[in-house]
Amino acid sequence: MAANPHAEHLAELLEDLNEPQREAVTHGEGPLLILAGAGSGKTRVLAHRIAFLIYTDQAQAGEILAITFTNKAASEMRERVERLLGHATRGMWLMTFHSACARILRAEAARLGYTRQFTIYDQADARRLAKRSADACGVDPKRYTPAAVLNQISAAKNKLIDVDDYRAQAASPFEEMIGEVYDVYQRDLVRMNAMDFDDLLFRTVNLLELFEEARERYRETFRHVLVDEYQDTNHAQYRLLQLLAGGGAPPQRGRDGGAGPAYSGPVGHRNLAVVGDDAQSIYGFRGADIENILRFQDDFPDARVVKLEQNYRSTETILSAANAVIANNRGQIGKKLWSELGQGDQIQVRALQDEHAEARYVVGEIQRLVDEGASRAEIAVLYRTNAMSRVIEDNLVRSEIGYQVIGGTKFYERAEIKDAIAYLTLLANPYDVVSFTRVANSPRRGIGATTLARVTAHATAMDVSVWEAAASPSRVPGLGSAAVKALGRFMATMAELRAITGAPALGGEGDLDLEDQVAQPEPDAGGEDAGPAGSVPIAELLEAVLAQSGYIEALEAERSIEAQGRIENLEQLVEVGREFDAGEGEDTLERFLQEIALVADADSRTDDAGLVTLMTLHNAKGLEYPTVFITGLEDGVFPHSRAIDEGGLEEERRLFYVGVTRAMRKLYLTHARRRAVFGAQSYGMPSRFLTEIPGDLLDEGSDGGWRPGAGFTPSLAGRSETVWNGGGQVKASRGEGTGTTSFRLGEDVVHAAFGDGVVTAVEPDGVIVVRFAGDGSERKLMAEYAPVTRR
DNA sequence: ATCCTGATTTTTTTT
DNA sequence: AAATCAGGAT
Repeated sequence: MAANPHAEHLAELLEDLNEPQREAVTHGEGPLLILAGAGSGKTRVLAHRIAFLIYTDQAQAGEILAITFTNKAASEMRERVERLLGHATRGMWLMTFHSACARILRAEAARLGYTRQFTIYDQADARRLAKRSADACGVDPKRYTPAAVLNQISAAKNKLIDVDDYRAQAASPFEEMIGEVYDVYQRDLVRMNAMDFDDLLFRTVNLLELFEEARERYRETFRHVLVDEYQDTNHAQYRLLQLLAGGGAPPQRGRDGGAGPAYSGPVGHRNLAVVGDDAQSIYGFRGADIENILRFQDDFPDARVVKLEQNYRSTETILSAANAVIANNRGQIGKKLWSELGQGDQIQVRALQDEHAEARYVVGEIQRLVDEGASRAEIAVLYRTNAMSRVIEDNLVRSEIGYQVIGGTKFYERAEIKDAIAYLTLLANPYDVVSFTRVANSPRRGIGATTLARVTAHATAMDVSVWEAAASPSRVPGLGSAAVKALGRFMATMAELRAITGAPALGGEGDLDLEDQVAQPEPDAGGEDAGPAGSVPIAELLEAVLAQSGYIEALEAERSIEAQGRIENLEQLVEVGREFDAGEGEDTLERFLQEIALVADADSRTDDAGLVTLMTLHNAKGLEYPTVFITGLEDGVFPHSRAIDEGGLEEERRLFYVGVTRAMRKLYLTHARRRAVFGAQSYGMPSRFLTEIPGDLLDEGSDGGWRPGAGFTPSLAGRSETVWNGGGQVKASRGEGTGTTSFRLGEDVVHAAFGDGVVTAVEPDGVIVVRFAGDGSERKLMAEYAPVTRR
C-alpha cells in the first residue's frame, strides 16, 4: 500500500476530472489562477482541490479559508467537500468575504476601538444614516439623494480611501461636499459602535495592516486561501487577500501615522488559488474591479495558470451564441468554450407587443414544456430588474403554475422583523442610535421625534451611549415630564431584557439625580466586553422582548388581519432563532445578529420543489437550468438605459453572457415592443445583444416576428385575450369579470399574483390595502388597475 | 405627538 | 403602480 493512507480516496478524487481540471486540483503550493469558463466545472474543481489538500496532508481543515460569493454557494461547497471527505468540515472557514471579515472583527474589535457587539448595518440602515449625515451637512436632498451620496462613500471605501485621504484629494465642490458627509457619516458609525458592509472589509484590512501580530497570526492560520468568483472582487477584497496570502503588488499608499508596517516581516505563504471568468464580471457597479483577475499574472509572475474551456452544461448552439456576443467586448482573456453535447435546438426569439403578451408567451411555453413532461424546477425565467417579475407572476398564478421568486422584497426587510431585530441589536450594542430610534416608539409609547432628537443630541454631547442618556432621562435638557416618564418606563423594560441576556447592567437608574453618576465606570468603553452576553437561547430572548416590550400586545390590540399577519411573521422569526439555538457553535446574541445581517435572499432558493424559478440575471450567476427564458431584451431595459449612458455596456454584455450560459438545452429570448415603465408606456427597440447573435442560431417563430398591428398570438391553451386596442391607451383585460372597482373594508379578494387576501383599508383615490394570506404581506393596490377581484 | 394627504420618486444589478 | 416623504391638520 502506498505511504499515504488516503491513496485510495486520492485516486477516486482524480478519476472523473479532465486534464486541466486535474492540474488545478493537484497544484501544490504557490499562486494558482484558474480561468474557468461558464459551465466548466469550477465549483467541482474547488471542492476537489480542498479535499485534495486535506488528503495529501498539505492542510488541516482549520487551515483552509475558502471564499465564495454567497452564503448559498458556501453551503453548497461545504456539502460537496463533506461528500468528498466523508466527514464534517469542522473548523474550515468556508464563507463569504463579509462573513469571514465579520468573524475576524468580532475577535479583534477592541484593537480598532469597537466592542465585539458592534452592529452591522445593512443598506437600508446605512442609507438612513447617510441621509442624516447629509442633512446635518446641509446637503440639498433634492439635488443629491441619500442613495447617491452613500454610493460615493461606498465607492471610496471599496477603494480603501478613508475620510482624510478623500478630503485631501477632493478636486471639486461635489467631492468636497461628499467628503464632509463622509466625515460625519463615519464618525457616527464609530460612535454608534457600528459598521456598514464596506467597513467590514475596510476595517479588516486596517487591522491586518496596522497589527503585524494579527497579520502573522491569520497568515499562519490560513495556510491555503481559495477564492471563487475572483472577477467580482473589489479593491478592498484584493488587498485583503494580499495581506492574508502575501505577494501581490506593493501597497498603493502608505497609511500615515502607522508608518505602514504593511510589508515588513515574512512575505506570506502565497498559497492563493483564485477561480474566475473575466467574461462573467458583473458587479462593477458595486466596486468590483475586473482588473484584479486580468492582472493576477502581473501580481504573481510565477502563478500557475489553468484554463478550463470544456463546457459540460450547454449545447453547441447556446455556446456559439454566447461566444459570438462576448466577442464584441474588448480586452478579454482569450478563451474558447467548447462542448460535446451536440448542436441541440435553435434559440427561440420572440417579439411581443407588450410585457403582458411577453408574459403570456413565456407562461404558455412553460405550460407546453410541462405538459410534455418537463419538471418546473428545470425552468428559470430571468429579467434585468426585480420589478419585471410582477407581470410574469400574474400569469403563472392564473395558469396555476408553482413558482419561486428569488430576490426582491425580503423577509428581513419587513418592518416588524426589523423592529424585533433592532430590539436585540440595542440590547447587544447600547451605542446603536439607529436601533434605538427605531425601537423607542414602536409600539407607541409617547416618545416622539423631538424627544429622540434631544436624547441622541445629549448622548453625543456627553459622549455616552444612547442607552445611558435615555436611562437617565431627567438629565436630558429640554424634556417635558411626560417624555421623562415615558423614557423611564421604556428603559426600565429594556434593562430587564438586558438582564436576561446576562450582560452587565448599564447606565443611570431612574430618577437618581447624582451629578457624578455620569462618571461611573463604563463597561463597554474599551476592550473588556459585556461579559458572557450569550448563552440565553435566542428564541427565548426574542419571545421575552416581544412580550415585555408590549410589541405583540399592541399588534393584538389592533384586531386586524394585517396585525395577525405580522404576528405570524414574528413567530417565524422566533422559529429562526430556535433553529439557530439548535445549531452548532456558541449561540451568542452577536453571532445571531451577524448571521441575520449577512444573509441574502438568494440563499433561500430551493432546488427540489416543483417550482419555476424567477430571478434577476445577477441572481442567476452560478446556476444552471435545462430551460432558460431571458425577458425584456430591449435597448433601455437590457442593456439598461443607465448603463448605456454611463458607459457600462460591456458589463451589460457580460451580464447577457451570464444569462445565456445558464441554459443547458433550451434558450428563449423575448422582447416587447412596448412596456410600462413607472406606469407610463415606453417603446423600445430590440436589444442590440440580439443582433449580435448569428442568425442561423435563431428561430424567430413561424410568424416571422412582430408586425405592427398584427400581434403575436401565443399558443395559449385557454381563451386569448385582446390587449392591443389600437389607440395607444392600453389596459389589459382580465379573464374574470372585474365587476365594479369599489371594494369595502373586510372584503375577501383574490389577486392574480398574490392570491387570497382581505381588504384592510380603503383609501381615497381608489387605493385599497390588502393583506394577503399567502405570505402575510400587506400591499397597497389601485383597485381599478390591479388584478384583484372579489372572491 | 400622531394622523392624514398629497407630492415625489422609484428601477439597475447586491454582499 | 406603488412606496416614501414632507408638510399640515388635529
